[in-house]
Amino acid sequence: MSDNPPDADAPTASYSPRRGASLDSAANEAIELMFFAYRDFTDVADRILEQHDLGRAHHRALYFVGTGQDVTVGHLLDTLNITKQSLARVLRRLIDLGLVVQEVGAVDRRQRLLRLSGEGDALLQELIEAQRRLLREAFTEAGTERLEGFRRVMLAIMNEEDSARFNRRKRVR
Amino acid sequence: MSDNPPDADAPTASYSPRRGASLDSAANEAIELMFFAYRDFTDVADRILEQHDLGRAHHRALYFVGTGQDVTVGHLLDTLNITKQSLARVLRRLIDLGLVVQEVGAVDRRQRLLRLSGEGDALLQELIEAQRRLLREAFTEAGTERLEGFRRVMLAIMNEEDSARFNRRKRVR
DNA sequence: GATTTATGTCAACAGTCCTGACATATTTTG
DNA sequence: CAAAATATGTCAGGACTGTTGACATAAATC
Repeated sequence: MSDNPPDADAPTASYSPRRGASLDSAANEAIELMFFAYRDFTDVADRILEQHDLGRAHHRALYFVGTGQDVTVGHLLDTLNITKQSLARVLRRLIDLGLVVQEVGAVDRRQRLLRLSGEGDALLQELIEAQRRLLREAFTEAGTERLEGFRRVMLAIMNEEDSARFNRRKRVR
Repeated sequence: MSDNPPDADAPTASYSPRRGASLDSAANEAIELMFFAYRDFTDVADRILEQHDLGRAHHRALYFVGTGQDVTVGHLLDTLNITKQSLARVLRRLIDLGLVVQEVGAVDRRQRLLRLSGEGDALLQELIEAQRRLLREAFTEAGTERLEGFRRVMLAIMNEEDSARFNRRKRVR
């Protein structure tokens, strides 16, 4: 892939004049890529959240409750890396709004299993679709053959714990 | 993705069983890639910032002051997409700490040109190096031939205004 | 029965972002 | 030149999200 003309405007070339010599400049550029891409990625969701008077924290909780199975409070705390109090506030709001429902755990009755209500799922789907649309269009614009590069680099950026969790998630669910 | 061996090694294959059919599942996965990669990317800087009792907002301001030329307050407001008040608080702190210096604009004396002090630059370099190191290692781990894929997808995720600003930045500076 | 675990909650504080209003200095315009 | 526009600074006050530490309850486990 590196020695073939990738396409029209010889992109890879700028990153490999002498192997490794330009890794730093690529990394410098990537610092800004991360900043701007993430900002615009979250913006599409923020616009929807605004209409419901919710914030990013609600989005994250909604997301992990909605895409997981038998999600408990402890599970969420681990995934989100925040404190009990931070989560409690957010969760309370979602429960009061009727977007998230709690059930006593069947096996361990201390646990509170969390799931989305119909309404909660509808909102989550709206949020997911907005970001999915952005990404889908980006993949098409960039060329789907570049998708694997994107994916692998992103996985490598994550720390082991996260990429492990990530792979576990993919396998199990 | 559902009919193929999930990962093993066949990378691109899993994303194009039938062109476009799996774009959605790739995008679904990418939503989580963005979340975890960005979180860990910012974490390496956060650890350094903590030691100086500074936050992400200070990091962003420091970064764009340090990497730009003749950066004005207005310029920063545009780049960061925040309000004057939010920036003012952050900038005040950086100035009081002696990390950022203000000068009256030579051409337009209403402007305050911002630049880093030696100390400010030292801190910025420390922050940049931490993130650059993470990215450099990620590129190596993922294989540098995948770098271009990552780059192109990230650029495509940004809105036009940002990728334009981005390209402008690259050309000019 | 004592200890540990999962969860909930209260108080209090910090950082960051926002809106809106108002002030000052300087440049541009009619 | 006087009026309007621009760049910046600042004040009041509100919102969200994150933190720490303490304490309480119910259920599971030793």
